[in-house]
Amino acid sequence: MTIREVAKHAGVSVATVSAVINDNKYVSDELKQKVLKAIKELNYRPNRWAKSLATGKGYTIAYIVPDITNPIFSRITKGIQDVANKKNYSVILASTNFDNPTLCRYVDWVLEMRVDGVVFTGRHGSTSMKEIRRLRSAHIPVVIALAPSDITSIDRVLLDDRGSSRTAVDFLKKAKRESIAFVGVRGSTTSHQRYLGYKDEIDGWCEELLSFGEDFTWDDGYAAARALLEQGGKFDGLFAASDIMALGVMACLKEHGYHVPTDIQIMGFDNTYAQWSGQAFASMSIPAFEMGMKAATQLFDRMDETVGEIKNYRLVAELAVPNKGPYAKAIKSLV
Amino acid sequence: MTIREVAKHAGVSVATVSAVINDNKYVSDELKQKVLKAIKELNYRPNRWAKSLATGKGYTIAYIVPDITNPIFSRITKGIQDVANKKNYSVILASTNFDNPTLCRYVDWVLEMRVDGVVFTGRHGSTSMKEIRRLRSAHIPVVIALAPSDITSIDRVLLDDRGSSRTAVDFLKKAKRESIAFVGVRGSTTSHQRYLGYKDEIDGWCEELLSFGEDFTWDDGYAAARALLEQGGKFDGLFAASDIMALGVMACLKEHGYHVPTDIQIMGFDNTYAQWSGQAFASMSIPAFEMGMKAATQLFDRMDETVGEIKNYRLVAELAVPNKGPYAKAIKSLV
DNA sequence: CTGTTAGCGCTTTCAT
DNA sequence: ATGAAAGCGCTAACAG
Repeated sequence: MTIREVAKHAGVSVATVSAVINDNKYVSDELKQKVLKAIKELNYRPNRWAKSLATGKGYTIAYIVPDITNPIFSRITKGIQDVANKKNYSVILASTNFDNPTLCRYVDWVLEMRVDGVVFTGRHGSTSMKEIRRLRSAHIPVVIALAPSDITSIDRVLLDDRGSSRTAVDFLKKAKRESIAFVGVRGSTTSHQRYLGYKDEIDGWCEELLSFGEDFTWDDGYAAARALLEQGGKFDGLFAASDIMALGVMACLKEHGYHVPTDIQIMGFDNTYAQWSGQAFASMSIPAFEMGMKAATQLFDRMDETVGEIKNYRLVAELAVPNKGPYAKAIKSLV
Repeated sequence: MTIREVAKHAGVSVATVSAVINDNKYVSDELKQKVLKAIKELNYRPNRWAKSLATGKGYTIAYIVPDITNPIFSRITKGIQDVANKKNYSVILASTNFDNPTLCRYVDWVLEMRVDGVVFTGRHGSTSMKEIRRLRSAHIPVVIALAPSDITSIDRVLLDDRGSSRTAVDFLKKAKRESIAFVGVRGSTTSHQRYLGYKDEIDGWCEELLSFGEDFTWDDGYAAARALLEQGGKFDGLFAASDIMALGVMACLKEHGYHVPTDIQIMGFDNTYAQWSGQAFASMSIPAFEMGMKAATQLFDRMDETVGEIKNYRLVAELAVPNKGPYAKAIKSLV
């Protein structure tokens, strides 16, 4: 079914049909109706490929993401999807598995797809930088969502990890916790920002009490908490750099006879699991969906006008206090 | 950068360049080298749109999914992505939010995109049916992943909910639970299958003890458990139709002074949250990633040959016993 | 206002 | 073994 057949069927020219479809030229009502009728009757749908080839626009953006399975990333994806589809754009997904060679392959592929723009989320580091540059040197607009943040010449939508962490620790302070520990991940930029927020906030309140794992995992949280306990640290509050670590921390503390949150109150970060953890701790909710929307919106702006100043949005995470289950009351009464 | 420029640069014809790129015609080594060199030098990438227009193939499949944010669905997505990309296909996402009008709009859109095939996950019901048919009447191969299962004329990759549920209940029986309750969702096909498995398995072991909620939510799990308690049901084992409900159940039981898993042992289904729930209950792990791979593989088979018998794969969920945290030992020692 | 027509970049016969 | 040329379906001058 081509535009030519529609034209013939309607007894008009292809140009007229095209004009009706795209609504970008004046067409008399009479002809317009004829065309519309023909389109209905023939069940005609314009061919995107031909259109793209002719216009040079693909109506497609890509989201390069480390792992679609991660709840935060999948929410970002959803945000991107929503705004893209509203503009009649498709979004294609490229899930890199945090693997650099895979990332490179995907960038090649995205380049070949001739997408109109890409939203990028990835590891900090030289490979990410390089690949982003490769995209841009092909004149493809890029906006970074969430990370990496160490590249300043590109539009970004970031999370204010440091500020958000202050909110988290402040919550613990308001709950009258006198000694607050921090559990994070060694060598992670994100964890470091969250540590800085912790440090900012406990300044003048209590001593630093730190423990680090190698990764954002349950096991590492568990181990970090045990290390804290074994080195005889005294604390009645603890801020973990992620919910999953907080879960490990909590398990360890309980195992050692502490009651959470009465004896030791925990604060997570992510709010991916806090709400389902038996409601034993509060967390910071990352506005991932909003970040996706913002990133896509900015990408479309950039696609419209290549020039213009670099935009940097920095969203804050929101305090998420459990409101269900047996522990909710306990936590709330502590505040 | 077009194929013509490459041809000129290499001093050959466009046909030769095309042949080299697609490796589908004999080209002398000498010319081949020249062409390859020209491609490198000009940093040439073939244009997908033109290629698609000329060949009639888009090298794209779509995944129509209710909610990319759901862990099960995002894993299916990943499975699909993996196999599609291995074949050099892109996958575009259409997230319907379980909303029928949205679904219709996306089907229109997918039709217009002229994708080569679609994997479909959705609600049971007439709208899903209708939209799937619409896709097929446009000669687009479709394979259903996970649901709906009430349409038999299409390739499907399903979960054996009933059989898997038997495994779940069997686990409880092996743990010497004498009276096992079931918590499910009223009106859900999936929940009903899981109930059937429960029923199969407790037959001759104990009485049916049932409680239903309106949806797969924490609150409904909580409420269902309370109903069970209030109606004076005695049980030392409980099978919930989903992990999220199991979490609600657990909160309720604990609140009422029961110890989980000692007093009452819970079994979930999904394994999305069981592992992070303080490890208090076991669950059935849905092979979502595998389902995605299988669905995509089947889709490609179907794309290759339109005819052939309808395939129906039915995967089983695997028992997932927590192996971390304080409760793990407790559960395991009970088995 | 409407129609004709020349591309968009690639594939693919069909000659040579 | 290689090349010329005719489309694929659409858009956008341009002509009428």
